[in-house]
Amino acid sequence: MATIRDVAKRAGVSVATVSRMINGTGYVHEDTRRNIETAIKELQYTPNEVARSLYKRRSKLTGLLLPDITNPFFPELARGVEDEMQEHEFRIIFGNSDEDRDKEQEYIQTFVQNNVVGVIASTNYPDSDVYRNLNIPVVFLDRTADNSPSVYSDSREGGRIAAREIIARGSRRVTVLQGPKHIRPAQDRFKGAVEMLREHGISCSVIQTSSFSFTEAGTWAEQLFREYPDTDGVIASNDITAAAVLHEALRLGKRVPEDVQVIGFDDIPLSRILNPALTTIRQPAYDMGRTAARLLISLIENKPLEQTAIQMPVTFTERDTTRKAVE
Amino acid sequence: MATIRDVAKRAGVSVATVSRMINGTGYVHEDTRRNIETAIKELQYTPNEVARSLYKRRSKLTGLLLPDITNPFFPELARGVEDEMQEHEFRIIFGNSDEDRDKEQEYIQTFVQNNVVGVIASTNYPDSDVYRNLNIPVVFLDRTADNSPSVYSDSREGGRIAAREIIARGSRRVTVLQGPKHIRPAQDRFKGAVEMLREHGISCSVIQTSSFSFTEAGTWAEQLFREYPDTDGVIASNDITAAAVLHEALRLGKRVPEDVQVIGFDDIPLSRILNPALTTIRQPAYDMGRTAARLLISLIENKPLEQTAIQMPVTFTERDTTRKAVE
DNA sequence: TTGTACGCGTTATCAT
DNA sequence: ATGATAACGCGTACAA
Repeated sequence: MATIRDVAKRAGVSVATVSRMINGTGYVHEDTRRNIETAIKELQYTPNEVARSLYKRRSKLTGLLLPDITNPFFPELARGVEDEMQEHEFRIIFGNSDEDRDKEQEYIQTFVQNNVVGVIASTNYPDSDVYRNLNIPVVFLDRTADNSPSVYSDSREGGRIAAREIIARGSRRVTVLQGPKHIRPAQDRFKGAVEMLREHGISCSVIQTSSFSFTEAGTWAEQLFREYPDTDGVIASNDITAAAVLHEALRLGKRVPEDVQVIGFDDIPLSRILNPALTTIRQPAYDMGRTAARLLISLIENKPLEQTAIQMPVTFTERDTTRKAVE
Repeated sequence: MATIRDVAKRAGVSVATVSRMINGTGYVHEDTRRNIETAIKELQYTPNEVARSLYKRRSKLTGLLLPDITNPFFPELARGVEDEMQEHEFRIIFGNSDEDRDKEQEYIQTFVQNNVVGVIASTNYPDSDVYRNLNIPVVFLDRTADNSPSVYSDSREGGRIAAREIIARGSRRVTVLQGPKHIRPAQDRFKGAVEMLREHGISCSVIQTSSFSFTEAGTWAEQLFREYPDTDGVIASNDITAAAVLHEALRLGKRVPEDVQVIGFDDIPLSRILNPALTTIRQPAYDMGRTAARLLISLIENKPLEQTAIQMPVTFTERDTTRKAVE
């Protein structure tokens, strides 16, 4: 690896001049500029970001902490973040937290040890000291905390919409899947749905789930139809569990949406490919990622912000697991 | 951020002693050790990895380059890599290449600028100078190049298996989806399938596809049944396109697997949740990721290796889009 | 317009 | 058992 000294020597100038020319700070004669340029080319010199980072005490690195990239909702988020960051020349140190506090803390620590300039985190503990003590900007993604920069969607409203629409389409014995207890958005969806159901005087059954994993999803689905065989409408905690429910319903010979309607949450890419295609409450995951990155960059650059907690719209996305609404 | 000097001052010793104690190199008296420990606690000191990296000219950072984390095959890979790295205290700088040479090169460059100790890349250009000139270990993942460390699966054999099994199950008018031209594994699968079909004297039609995106997949599927309406067996280039084909077949009122059989490739998580569940050629994605990371770490640590190009097994995974085999 | 010299936080060498 | 100090590669006062 060629260093700035090598370039300087080869170009017959001092390192200061090379530095000035690279960073476009201060004057440098046209001739020497050319010399330096060719020296750089010949040596294939690229500045050492580590040295830069040490000196300036800030890098071009950014930390991204997600629960589990294997959950189909998160790749979209991640991609949105990455695209925006990439366009602004920031790089991403990435980690999965598994919703685990220790793992999360460990990652945050290594982020700061590496001089990252900002962090995007999808955490269940936004109020924890780990974040409060951070002296770099943090944006919570798919999560919120009061007065903290964050990008999230209105889960409660999403739950309400799901309930309203499934009722409007004729379900009367609704089962709601309650997502993992420690995951805030999941609980909000659940609350919204139950709330709306109650307002309409529709009783509902509840199945408690404890993860969003593919493998376990099948279990909840089986349990659902075993315990509540006459369910005619299911509001799932996300599209993965919805897909499992759909799968199980069909396996049991139920017709969807005639016998039982299913509504998911998220609108992950697979939802439209399912058979029948899944009706769901859409979150604009990719946009959320981009927005979070944009917000973080603004924070990093100290841009004045009118708004720092950004709520994204959820939209009822009607496909084939619900019937036509009866007016 | 507290530095090692702060700790030294507080503990009433020199930075050298603190450094020795932290790194467990050289002697340090039990009493001073305790002093230093409390100083560290009180100041919440953690070593600056950037300074370390500058001095040692090697970090604990690792580069991971994938085509597109949004393609459901890659999160599994990524997670495997991350888990293994995490357990060995390595961190990951992550980027999507979009199979784009320039983007790829740009990422590799920033990787080295950040003193990464190794790179895992899923690239279509393993023989390019970018990699040849790298003086840190590289492992190709889901791709290969002669004599280069790599973890991949036998795509050609996978293609052959798919063809053999679809024939054994009675398809006689097979359409093969040929994946993107520049993606090696896709072409190998294609070749394997066509080869086996030919060996059995089964003619086949071909649909050329140019991406693995969800949105476009539907288009190929439509084209397939429009151009070859009497197809009774489809060998897809991966599970995403297979899912699209399945979706389209059902939409057209075809029965699967009775009228048309479908075989995918990869065994992404959604495949088992589809309706009917997708028969596919499985790649052990998570394991591949882990294996690649393990290999890279061995390379980084200069461990003697008996084998550096690791081929993972593909396995025929029978589900509901194929019929029972006729013996 | 250019060069010298210091500091960023750490580790390693060499004295003591 | 401990401390002073030179390096790692870069950017920036400040001097020239």
